[in-house]
Amino acid sequence: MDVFPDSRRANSWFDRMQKSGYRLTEARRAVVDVIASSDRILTATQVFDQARRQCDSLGLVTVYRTLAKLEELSLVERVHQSEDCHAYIAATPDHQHLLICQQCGRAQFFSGDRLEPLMIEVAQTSGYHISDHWLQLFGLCGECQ
Amino acid sequence: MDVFPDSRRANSWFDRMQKSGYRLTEARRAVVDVIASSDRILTATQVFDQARRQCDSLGLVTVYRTLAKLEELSLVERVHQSEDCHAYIAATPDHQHLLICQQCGRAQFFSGDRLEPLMIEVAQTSGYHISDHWLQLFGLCGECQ
DNA sequence: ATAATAATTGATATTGATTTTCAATTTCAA
DNA sequence: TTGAAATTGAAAATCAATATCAATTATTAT
Repeated sequence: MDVFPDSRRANSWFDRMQKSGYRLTEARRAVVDVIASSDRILTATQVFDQARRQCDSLGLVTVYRTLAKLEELSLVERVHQSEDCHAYIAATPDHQHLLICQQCGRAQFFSGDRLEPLMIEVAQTSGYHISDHWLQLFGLCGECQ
Repeated sequence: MDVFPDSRRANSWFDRMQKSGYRLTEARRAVVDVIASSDRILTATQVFDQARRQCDSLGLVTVYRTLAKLEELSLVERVHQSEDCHAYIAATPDHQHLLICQQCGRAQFFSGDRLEPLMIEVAQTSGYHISDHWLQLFGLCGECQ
């Protein structure tokens, strides 16, 4: 896994946002800091609670708005689970898959699925044109076992 | 794919529900008929609209309640997509994976993923205990291309 | 630095999906 | 056929997410 010092990631996100024409505000700084440095999936409300410690005027609305912008820039991605659907996590540059701890939400990406042959086979037998796929693994992380 | 005459599937679901102590009502019959015979994923509202043709006193609440019971009996399963998260489809007895048309929602199950080796590898390198996995393919069905 | 302007903010109201409550109705077993 | 218990749908409540809007703030040009 890519080891990326937290503050460096937050700063690089800030650069990206600035280059995209977004202004750099206290509220956004707080939201970005929280998600950029978290190794767990977080709901909007969880981001709000944590970011509020850094910016106590922060509103939940701004969390949603900032998350939407970060998602648009492919810096964070939405994470789905059986229930509790809309959580977020810092994205990887390449398209990788998630391994999620069902207890604490700690998540990490992995790659190396060998799905191409299966996808070709399924495309042939089904007649579908396949354009996307989802793979996620669930379980318990080392600390939660 | 398993070819299962629609009304037979609906009837077998009804048997299952009865054996589980649920009463057989007009409203449930309508909801069950709709999902049991659909080859597309359906939201609660879509089920409601279609089932209402068969039972015009039907309330949306009963749709939710019946879906919850069918899910509890593993007869239907919840389907997740990028947006529009909670749709439903008739489940397969064994744990298979879904191929979904992003245009019309037509879906079919497939099996034969060779994920075991990957899961073992990821478990080893991550230290997670992996207990579950999700695999879904998205694209366009023959009719929607 | 300062002022102008355009983006951003948070409070509030609104939406839409789902759940809860509850009195009336319906199923099923006796 | 009858009565108890489950089920129903309407209405109210909840919850996450979005839209509105006047006040604030970051940036640009001066």
